[in-house]
Amino acid sequence: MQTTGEPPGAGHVCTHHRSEASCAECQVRLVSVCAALTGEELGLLEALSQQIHLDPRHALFRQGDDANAVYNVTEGMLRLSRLLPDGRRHVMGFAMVGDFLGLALPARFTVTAEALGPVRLCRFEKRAFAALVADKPHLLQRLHERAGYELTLAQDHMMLLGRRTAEEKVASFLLSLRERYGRIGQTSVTLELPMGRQDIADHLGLTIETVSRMLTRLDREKAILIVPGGVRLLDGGRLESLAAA
Amino acid sequence: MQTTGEPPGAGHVCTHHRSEASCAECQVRLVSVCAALTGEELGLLEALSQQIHLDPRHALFRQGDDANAVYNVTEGMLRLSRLLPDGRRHVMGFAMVGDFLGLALPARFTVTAEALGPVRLCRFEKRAFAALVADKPHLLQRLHERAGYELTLAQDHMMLLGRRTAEEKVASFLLSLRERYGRIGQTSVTLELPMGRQDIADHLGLTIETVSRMLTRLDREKAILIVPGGVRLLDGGRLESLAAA
DNA sequence: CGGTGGCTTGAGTGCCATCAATTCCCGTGG
DNA sequence: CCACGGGAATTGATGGCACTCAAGCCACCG
Repeated sequence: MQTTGEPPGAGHVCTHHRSEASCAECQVRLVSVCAALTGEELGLLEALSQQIHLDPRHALFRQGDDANAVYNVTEGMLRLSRLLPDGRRHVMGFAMVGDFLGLALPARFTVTAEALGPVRLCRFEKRAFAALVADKPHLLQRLHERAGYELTLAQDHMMLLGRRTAEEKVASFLLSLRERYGRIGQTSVTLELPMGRQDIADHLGLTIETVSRMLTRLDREKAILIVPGGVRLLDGGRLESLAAA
Repeated sequence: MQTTGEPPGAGHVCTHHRSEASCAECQVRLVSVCAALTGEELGLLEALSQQIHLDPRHALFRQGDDANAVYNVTEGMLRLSRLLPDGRRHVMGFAMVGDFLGLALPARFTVTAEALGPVRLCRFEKRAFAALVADKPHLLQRLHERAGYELTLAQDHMMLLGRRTAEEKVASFLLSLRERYGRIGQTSVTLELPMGRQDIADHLGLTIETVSRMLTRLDREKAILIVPGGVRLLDGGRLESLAAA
């Protein structure tokens, strides 16, 4: 029925007035750019924010769209991808709880962001947000720190794409996901993998078949256990040695 | 004699008092983070700056060093690389005139920066520079913009590493280099390639042999002409079609 | 003139992509 | 409750692109 991407049915972006009592009580604040803002700054930010949610498989924005808003993820996960003219795709990464979309306040989005499951976000109209940032160096500071972190993630990923074998890529991917879950307080040994195998493949520069084979191999070797919707990490040490740092 | 990297002889980092009359007369200012600063800001920045130069093959800093300074390149080119524990290397990029090293004001450098030829830089002691940045949002703004640009470069490069063939990689590399030279006013059809084949290979996730083969193939097809120290771009259109966007 | 380092070229191999079924999973309807 | 259908994931067979190993070329230099 559907050829690609677009979900069936009528569900699309829905906006609501905030359901959280306030930013001050937000579960996500401490792991996002909002952390360590003063009470005053937080109040100003809150005044600009609008809570929205996104149904699975729906795009929040697309590569090339002009960016008239920026977002903070408060629930769920999104896939960030870019397309080559000939259709080849690369998944730049996955935005998790606490991640900020539009860090650099770009004129146009350079990636497409699609919900992997139900997603909730704080939306900020860009013009107003940029004005607040210009007025509050402290907030700009936080954005810049975050951008620096993204830059090191990007470097790690370039190293992975350029110089690692398929098995190392998959092992590294699982470990980096565990690390990012850890950062937001999710420390279960069972990793949720809300993205599909094709998404992982396009993230790691592999084919879906190779991803599947490597996961199966890791499972056979008892480093992981494949479970519906994710994997259980059985032998973190072994994964780390396979990831080659 | 030397096993790797380290140059012979006694040449090392040398510091000088500024030889340029002032930042205001700096040739490089308009293409770097210093562009569009007010006269006052420029004066403050100048007071912190120290002009240094670096001999070919010498490291400015190494991956893991604590970053007690940041730099602006005013002449020459540096290779930015990271090492995997087992020795595999990835060249994250090449810093050219106008590029800023230490954008994110990190605690430790995440890459090693080595001079590919004679290099001149403006050095800023990090503590003082950070204090200036904290005081001058305008400067932070510029740094952040630049970081955003670096982030898009990183995304382009990830796409290249993950989803492109050897020939596309080499063609894209030449074009992106031309684009970057263009940004700093170097518009000659002859591209200087101060880095070696191994550096290009480690940048593109290929082997030196493959890089060499692809360059000679492009030469045979009359898309480029290999000349000592660089290449002459004969057929930009052809390169663009080979680069597949 | 031999030595050295960078680059190119050639032959063989291996890892991962490609092509092709098959199985698994899960929601749907009989 | 089970048959059915469709998408996702897995598994198998084959092949090609890029890697590996190795030799040769060339410019430069002591």
